Order: sequence, then structure tokens, then C-alpha cells
Amino acid sequence: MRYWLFKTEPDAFGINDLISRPEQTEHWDGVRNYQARNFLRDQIALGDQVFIYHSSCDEVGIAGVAEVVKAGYVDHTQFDPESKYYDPKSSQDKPRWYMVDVKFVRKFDRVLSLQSIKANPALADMQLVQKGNRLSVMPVEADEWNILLEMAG
DNA sequence: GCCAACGTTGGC
DNA sequence: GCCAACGTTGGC
Repeated sequence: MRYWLFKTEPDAFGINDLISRPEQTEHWDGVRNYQARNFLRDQIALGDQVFIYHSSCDEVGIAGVAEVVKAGYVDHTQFDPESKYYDPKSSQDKPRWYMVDVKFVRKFDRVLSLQSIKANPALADMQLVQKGNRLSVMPVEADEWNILLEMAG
């Protein structure tokens, strides 16, 4: 079992939206970056645990936890011309983009702020806090995961 | 295969 | 809204 961090803009889709979905489950579509795609397609497995991270908003940080309930499969939005995630260069027999399904597990009492994550020396190696990091799907080490959970209380 | 131009991300 | 950092595109 592995740990991950998924970024999302809560104005578009946040942890409260996940909670309100049927079965508190949603497919994590719209990832259009090859490195992140590779994680989704090749490495993220059923039962893996995921931090839901809110970006570009008032309270930037980790909002809670979700669990992978379906491993990587083709993101259908790439074939839909009406979708903002439409990719005209993708094709049914050679799909470019993948997604997973996640189910809500837990919402933190308060968002674990990026500020406090950066302030913890034990987390200095986290990919999230590296300069210029722009990945929307990234791995989290087990020890980092445990530290973050402890900080969240 | 290089690399400039462009678009996007995301914290501030 | 700014801007640094990065990924992608496309001409050559």
C-alpha cells in the first residue's frame, strides 16, 4: 500500500464536494501531465491512501484523506469535445490520459496548512515543498504520511 | 534534437 | 494580479 497527494482547486472540486458525491466517491479526472499520468496509470493501486490537497484558494493545504477504490483506467473526458479536458490528439485505441476513483475517508478538523508543512524540518524533503513543484499527483513517503497525520491531530 | 515561444500552475 | 518555474509545442 502506498501514499499519495492529489491537488485540487476547491473552487472547482474540494473535499466537501467529494463528501457530497454518491458513495462519497468520485473519479479523479482531468489530469493532463505525463508524469502524473504515469502514476495514475501504473502505480496507484486499489487501497492506496491519498491526501486531498487544496490549492489556489484561501486555505492552502491538506484538507483530508481519501482512498483509492478503483485503480487506473482511461479518462473518458479526453474524448468528449464538450469537456474542458478534451484532447483532440488522443484516440480510443491509444488513450493518453488515465484516472482513478477515490472515496472519502476523513476530513481534517482544520486544513493542515502549507505554511505549517513548510515549517516542519522533518518534512523538508517532501516533494510538495520542493521549489517549482507543479505535479498534481505525487507520491508521499510513509514517514511523511505519518508525520502529517500526527500534525493534523 | 535543439531551443525559443508560449501556456499553465500555484503561492503570494 | 503578479511572476517564477516548469512543461509543451513546433520551426528549423
